[in-house]
Amino acid sequence: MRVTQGTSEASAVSLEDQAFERLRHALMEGIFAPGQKLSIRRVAAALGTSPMPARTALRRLATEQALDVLSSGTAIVPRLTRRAFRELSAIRATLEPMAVAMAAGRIDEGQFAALERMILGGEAARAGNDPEGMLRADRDFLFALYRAAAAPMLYGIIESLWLRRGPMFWDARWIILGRNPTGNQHREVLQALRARDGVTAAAELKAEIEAAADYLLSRMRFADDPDDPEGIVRLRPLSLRKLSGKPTGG
Amino acid sequence: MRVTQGTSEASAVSLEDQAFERLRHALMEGIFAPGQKLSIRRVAAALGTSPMPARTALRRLATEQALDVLSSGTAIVPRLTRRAFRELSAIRATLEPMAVAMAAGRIDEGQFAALERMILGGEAARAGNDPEGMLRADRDFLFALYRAAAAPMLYGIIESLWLRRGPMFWDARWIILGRNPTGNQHREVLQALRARDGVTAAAELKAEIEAAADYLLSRMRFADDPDDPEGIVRLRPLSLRKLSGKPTGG
DNA sequence: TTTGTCATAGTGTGATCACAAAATGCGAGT
DNA sequence: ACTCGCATTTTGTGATCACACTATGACAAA
Repeated sequence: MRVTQGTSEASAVSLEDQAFERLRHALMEGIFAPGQKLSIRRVAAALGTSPMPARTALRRLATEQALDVLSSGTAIVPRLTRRAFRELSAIRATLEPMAVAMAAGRIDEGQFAALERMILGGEAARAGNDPEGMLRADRDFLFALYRAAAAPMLYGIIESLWLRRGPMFWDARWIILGRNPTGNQHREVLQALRARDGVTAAAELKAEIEAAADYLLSRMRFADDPDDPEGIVRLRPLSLRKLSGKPTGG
Repeated sequence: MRVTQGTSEASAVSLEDQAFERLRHALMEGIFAPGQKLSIRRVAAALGTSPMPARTALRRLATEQALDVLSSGTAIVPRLTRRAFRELSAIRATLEPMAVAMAAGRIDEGQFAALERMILGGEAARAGNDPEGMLRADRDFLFALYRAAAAPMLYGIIESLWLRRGPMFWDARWIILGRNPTGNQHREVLQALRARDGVTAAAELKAEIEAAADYLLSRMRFADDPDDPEGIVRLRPLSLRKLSGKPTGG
């Protein structure tokens, strides 16, 4: 959890804001694990500040649901239950297509070119077995669209959704990479946006989000999943008989 | 802005959390005016605490978009532009029906009775020219529904939407009271929920929110509305002729 | 009347401290 | 191995302080 010191242009931005952004980035990039406790003093030490900026930044993150707070007051990286993940995905499937529809007709040719490059970057990362690069490219693509919507409240809400699920989603990056077919509909979204067809773009994204949620629900473990009692039973007993040259299986 | 000291059961809750809740309540109940600056020291003095709890509470509120922050760092109660109000209303029209649909089938008979009483309370407040009572009853009704949805993330997002528009909405309470017909569809929503028809309940609420937004857009002033140059021209000149016993009009 | 300058007051921020509560580790007993 | 008690460490919270920056008001000049 060693995070680097800010850059020189940061001198005009408060330490608190810098800490806030640094922590948001850390949440999105899997630097924190779900369930990890973030103590004010330890975060401050890692950031190289006094506890104050870290303290406020952590509280701010809790307010936007990026972090949870234990009864002791300690901030903790969320571990999502199945139910919470379903809820979060349903909200995403509702709001992100809305943002895409709002972006339709607001994207210029330069932005289209940049978006195309992001798609190519994501595809290259997939082909190169680079799950981190894939997640980043996909995220950059979508957030470029949401920025284009010019709807600051909506953008802020979407950000908080992504922050809350950031750590566990990062943990699932190999699962996502291993999905075949990919389920990625960014090209379809972009094509519809080029045609100024916000309705189709929104529908394509909604379908993508919902299918991806279903896929992850079928592949991941969640915070309240019961220990699988059959898991151990599925370990078949070792065969104690002498090997007779025939494979015994198991 | 004198706000009262907490109650005895508050001793187990941090001052910061108490300050946070107190300020949220103040935003919803029109205690702050749009555009009002909230200085840490003045809020702390009013709450009777040191600046620390007030400071963190204000920062938290800014994080959830309930307050804005000036470049100086001072927190300010939002004044919404027309565009921002439209955006906020569109998000509400999308998310609140979603919560109502989720609540369908989760409301027991005791809750229905309480919801009915809230509707009656709102109607009585309207009939008694009590705009504050009306707003409270309507709010209580809707938030009871959203709580019944048992979707904590969605509930938190809806809360932040309501907080952001709280002050200016409060300022519009007489405009809302004066609306005739009221446009209030809570009875229809409740009826659909009784019939376990979440789709209809959601549609009724969506229609209500959208119509209410249109109504307010047509009646209220917003932060970036241009000064109406025709307003002064519409003041007709006084008549300088001697009064001749006939009303001159104007 | 308007504009510019300057002094003062107000403000947010980061640092630090003290204290109470919570967490942790260790040893003893069952 | 597990549980309990105790001492120690860690932790969050509120209070306070100092400093740099911002906002405001008063006064003089045009």
